[in-house]
Amino acid sequence: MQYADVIVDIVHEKLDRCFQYKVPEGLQGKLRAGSCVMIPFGSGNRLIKGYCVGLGEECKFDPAKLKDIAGIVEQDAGDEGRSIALAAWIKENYGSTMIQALKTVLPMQKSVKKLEHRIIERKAGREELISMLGECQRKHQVAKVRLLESLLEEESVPYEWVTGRLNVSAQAIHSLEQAGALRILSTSSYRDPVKVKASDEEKKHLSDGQESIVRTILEELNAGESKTYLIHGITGSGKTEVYVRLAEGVVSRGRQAIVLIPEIALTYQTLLRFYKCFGNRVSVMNSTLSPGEKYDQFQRAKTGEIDVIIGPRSALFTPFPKLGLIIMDEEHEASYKSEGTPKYHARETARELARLSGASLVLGSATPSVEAYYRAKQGEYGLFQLKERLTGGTLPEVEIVDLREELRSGNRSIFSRKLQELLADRLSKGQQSMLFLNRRGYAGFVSCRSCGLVMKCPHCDVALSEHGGDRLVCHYCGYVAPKPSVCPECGSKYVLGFKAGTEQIEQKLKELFPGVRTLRMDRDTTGTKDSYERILSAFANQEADVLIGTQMIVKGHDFPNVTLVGVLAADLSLGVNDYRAGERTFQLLTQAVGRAGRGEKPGYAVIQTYQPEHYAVVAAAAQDYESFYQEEILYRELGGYPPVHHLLAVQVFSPEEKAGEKLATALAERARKLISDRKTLLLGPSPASIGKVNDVYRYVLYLKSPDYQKLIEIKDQLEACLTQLQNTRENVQFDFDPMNFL
DNA sequence: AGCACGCCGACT
DNA sequence: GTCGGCGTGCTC
Repeated sequence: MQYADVIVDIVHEKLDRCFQYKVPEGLQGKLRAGSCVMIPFGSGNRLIKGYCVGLGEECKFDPAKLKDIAGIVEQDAGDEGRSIALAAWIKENYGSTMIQALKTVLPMQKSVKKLEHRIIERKAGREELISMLGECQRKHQVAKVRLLESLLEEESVPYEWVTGRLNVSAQAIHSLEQAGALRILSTSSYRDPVKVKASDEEKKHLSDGQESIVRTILEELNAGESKTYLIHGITGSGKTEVYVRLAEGVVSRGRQAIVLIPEIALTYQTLLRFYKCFGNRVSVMNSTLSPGEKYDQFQRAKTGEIDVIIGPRSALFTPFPKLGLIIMDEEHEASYKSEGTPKYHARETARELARLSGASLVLGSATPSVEAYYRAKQGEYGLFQLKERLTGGTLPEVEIVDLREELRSGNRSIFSRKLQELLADRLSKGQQSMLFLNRRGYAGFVSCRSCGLVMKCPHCDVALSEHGGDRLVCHYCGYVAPKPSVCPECGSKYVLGFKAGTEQIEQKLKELFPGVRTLRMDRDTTGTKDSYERILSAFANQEADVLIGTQMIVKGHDFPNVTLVGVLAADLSLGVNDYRAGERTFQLLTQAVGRAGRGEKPGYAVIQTYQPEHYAVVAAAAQDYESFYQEEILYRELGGYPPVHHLLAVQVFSPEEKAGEKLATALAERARKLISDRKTLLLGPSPASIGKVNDVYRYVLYLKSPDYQKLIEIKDQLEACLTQLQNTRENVQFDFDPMNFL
């Protein structure tokens, strides 16, 4: 006997789990994970739609209560079928359950309730209602009374408010509807988050380079090819215009386009360009959109009301009927990899979606990811280069300052002499500067100078960082403790923080230049989304001379009056134990340097570093991607890292140290037996580099292989092994080509 | 979400 | 006693 796990296509949290059904003889072999089925459900055995998420031989439920699957719903290549296929692909390639994959791909699941904003409207006249109310009071029908009373006060009330606040059950509403007192309306009025009218502004003239990219891609798409392209274009080379034209070309042929942008970095200019071209046929999804609004957007896409959607990672799952183009701007951004489960990468997933839809995928970046560039070099992706800066402005002059040298000549300040000199100059001229602190992988930890004890979080295996001078905060779990005045270990008074945060820089800067106006931007000063915008616009309005910040200040936003960029401690991100360290450093430095000289005035950038000879630093200073790539790919080849080889991280989480270790070891044993070739390697298991977060112990093992398929096979085997072990308290996650080393 | 079941007040 | 609304809980 074969059994199937089915999730029910009903929108309610309570039903958001699997139900097991018997697979009747006639359907055996035809049913697969991802199939859409009709099933008898509930006590009336009413037939409803569901999705099969898995098949098995064992029966996990009282066999007497199991029902048969009524039938398979054939939905040949319909848009829902495509989403299901995509979910199945995600499940297979990233290691998650089918249910998690489906939830990712069909995002309307949870928000459906809010989407179909139902309201209850008064149907009968006032007098009629009052007489009904009297009758209900007489019959002591309290629920109906509550509803009728509120209907007398208001012409219409929201459905949820009635069932929620008024606590009136669905039947009560229904019987009143039958009696003719009210009617239920589903308002599907779409809320448009941004309102801009389409204007027929004259089209910008394309450069030869832009023109040929647009032409080539559209021609190949029309020829029926589903290809991937990488546009390597320096900042200001007009990539956005290319995107707009491509989308235009696709839409004019009756198909739709998805434009993916990194989580925060949607500049208003970019948005405006699309609005000017598509008017209300374009829709924008951002993280501030409510689930209801998000659903609205998907509905509009489904019914053909819009042609283009712009949004972060999740916009990829917009259910367009005839998708023709997927654009992925700033393709190298880490936010395209999902941190939750499944840990899918939007680039690869977009590739699969494009394949399923016969659409083109266009990746764009000023600093392409090594993965994408490698594929382009291999001939898998079409590669285009845009090397001209169309927007004017010149590339900044860059100087690398060797901090070791500074130290030798007696300068112990965090600002090199060159930087101090230039800062003074800019201040005197009334021009603005930006100071960028590369703090990735660096903890502003607090320790005892006498015995060396580091203050650690009691729940996580990380050092606490100092906040506001008197508190210690854990950045992983949010634990807060007062900063001890004496060392808990040896009683010494010298408990001090190694601070090199933005606060510290601001303070030193003010010592050096009294009266300097500064703005600070890091995770602490941008608690709300609002404050992020506020700080940037304050700086744009010249309310400060110097903007000090971390990663976040290097993205987007042009400040024409900025003529100096200082990068403090450029190599801090090189020290971390992660094969992507060089790539990240190069990208950050390139972006930071590119912030200077965006206006008329020429820009200057100073990169302070302890490793002035490092290729990532040198190449970034020269704004030379190609030479960076040559060095980097060599390193990846030697180390056997992605994109040359692939990595599978198997992460074990357990509330108990011993149990976690045991499971990790068992999985490693299993994996070792599965490795048949010489090229596949097993590393670990070992405790994760942050061995404990929130009192949950973490173990990790890595599998390395040039063959992605091989890793998928191992993952499948380990998954099977896990279901056998029936471990309850441990949690295992798979992460392919992880962005962060645990 | 929809449907049955069981509780409890009201009416014959 | 029985009728019927109303809340609770289950649905493979």
